[in-house]
Amino acid sequence: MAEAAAVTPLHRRARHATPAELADIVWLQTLEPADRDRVAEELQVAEAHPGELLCRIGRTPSYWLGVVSGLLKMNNDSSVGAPVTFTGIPPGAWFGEGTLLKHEAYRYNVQALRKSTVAGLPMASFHRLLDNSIPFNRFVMRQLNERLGQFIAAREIDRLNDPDLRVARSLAALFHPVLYPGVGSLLRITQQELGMLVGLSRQRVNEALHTLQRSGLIRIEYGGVRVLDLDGLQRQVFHS
DNA sequence: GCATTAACACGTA
DNA sequence: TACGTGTTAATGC
Repeated sequence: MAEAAAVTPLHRRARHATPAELADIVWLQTLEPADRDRVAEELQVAEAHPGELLCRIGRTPSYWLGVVSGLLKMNNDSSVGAPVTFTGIPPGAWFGEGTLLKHEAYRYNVQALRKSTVAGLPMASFHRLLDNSIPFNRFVMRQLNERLGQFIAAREIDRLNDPDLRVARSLAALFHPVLYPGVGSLLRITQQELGMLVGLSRQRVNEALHTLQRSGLIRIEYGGVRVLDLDGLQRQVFHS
């Protein structure tokens, strides 16, 4: 199962982005037309199969990565200690800029939880935009800022022992409209996958979801969760 | 007590 | 058919 292949799906079977895919990349729309056209040509897209790694601890990055569709997770597993999932990475997310900026090796793994479509902006293009595009810099700065809040919230989640609250906080994080604009109001995630992210059994996640549904914050759908009251969900999260 | 695993029926893609 | 959901029973800390 763990093949020794050192390349990601983007390295081995990349294609150009379709117009529909380009339209869903929010930061692309903020660029000046000349930059936008050039970057649209440079962007690479590939399908990642369940379990495939997009980032591997110790390897150096060659792309800034985005989720077009599907679901990824960031974890620490590979080496020693208990497997710890840091976060789920839903559609619309762009990540890995910290590692690119520092010219370091990855300190985490990212792998597909299910069949996913991922996009990659080559490292040279990423740095060229940083050097020349103010709109791009604004986007990256805002993203870094929003994600700082996410990581602080994630630390709180770890300290919580109330399973219902843990699920609520994880959902609130995944429905973040700035970091994950591709999610919208329907997050496609199974209760099994949510359990893996939160660290609970599927049965307990099911119970927590029904509690949240009874309070009118979400609606459980087949293979996903719809948020009905994002403000309420976030309030519930800050309540404790 | 509370969460987990195992097992099952049932519905959906 | 394969997968996701809802539920119950037995087990463990």
